[in-house]
Amino acid sequence: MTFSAKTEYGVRLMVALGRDAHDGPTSLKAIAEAEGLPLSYLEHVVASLKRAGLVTSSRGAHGGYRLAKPAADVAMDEVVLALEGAIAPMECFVHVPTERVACSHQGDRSAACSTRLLWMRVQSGVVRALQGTTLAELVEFEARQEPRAEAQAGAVA
Amino acid sequence: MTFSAKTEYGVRLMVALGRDAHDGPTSLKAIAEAEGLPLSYLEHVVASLKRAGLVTSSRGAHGGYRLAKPAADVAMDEVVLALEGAIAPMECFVHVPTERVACSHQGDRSAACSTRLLWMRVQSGVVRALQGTTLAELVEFEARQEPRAEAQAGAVA
DNA sequence: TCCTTTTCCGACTCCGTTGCTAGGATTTCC
DNA sequence: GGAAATCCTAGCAACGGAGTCGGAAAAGGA
Repeated sequence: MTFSAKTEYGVRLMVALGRDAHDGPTSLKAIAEAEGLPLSYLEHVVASLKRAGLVTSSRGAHGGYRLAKPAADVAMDEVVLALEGAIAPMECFVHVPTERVACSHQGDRSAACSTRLLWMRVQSGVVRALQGTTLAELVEFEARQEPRAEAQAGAVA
Repeated sequence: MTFSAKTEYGVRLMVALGRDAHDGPTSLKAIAEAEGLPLSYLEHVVASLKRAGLVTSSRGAHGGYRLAKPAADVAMDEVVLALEGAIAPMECFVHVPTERVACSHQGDRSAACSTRLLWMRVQSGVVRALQGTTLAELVEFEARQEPRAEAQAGAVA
């Protein structure tokens, strides 16, 4: 039940944008090099983020991407949703908006499969964790880690 | 980030065993037919559950499977862990026992990737949801749904 | 003693998704 | 005009997930 690499990359990308929020737009190339991620794949990732309205872009030389709103206003469930397509622990949850619970195993015999209660709880646990975390927190978290990494470089390995 | 079908099947299987707890052992064949699941695949599923000590088996004619302990004592995180192999939202969490947080992106440059905070929270959200649900609850939940399904069969579709 | 029912075990196949690359078109700045 | 960037579409290779198959071993019953 791991999230995809795409989601991981996307979150890293958003954090990078949050870090450089004051400067002009940041190019994908810069982010790819800094984070050690494949540029051509990042293009796909950032496309999802843009479609969801989380980042804005400017084309041409000196172009790049920017956060669409301040990092403190970005809840991580928006980000993960945009990247993952859906936040559902089970297939049958995918097409369910909110309360209209429909399990694909319905109609067979029972009105609801016995596992529904479990997946509902898991889903709400995940969503609550994501909603309760802002992009700003992650940016700050990273900033607090970085200095140590430079100070005791190689000491941990 | 959906759970695998194997996990879904395994949970259904456990619920079925919980339902028949008073009788003798239940054969896989019976469960497969009742739940509409492929028997040959269920064999793999139940093998994981047995390896984890969640079910016991008796071979030969009139053999089958039984819960290793009362349904009320089975927390669902044990079950999902046995089936899924690990409860980790990201690859790099897999080999981490509990507190010894190690991200595979470590050693590259930063002491911890910026996304760690997020995945930690998600993981704990999932684990808490699973730990807080017992197999007995699911059995009971199913029992409460079943009668309605028989009463108004086809009315919902 | 043999037959049936079951668990048990390993190998094998099929298929969809994931992660990634390639190539080009378009926009913008110098 | 050229360099630097976003944008768009197609394609591909590999991996894992879901499921099948065949057979061995154990246990009960006639």
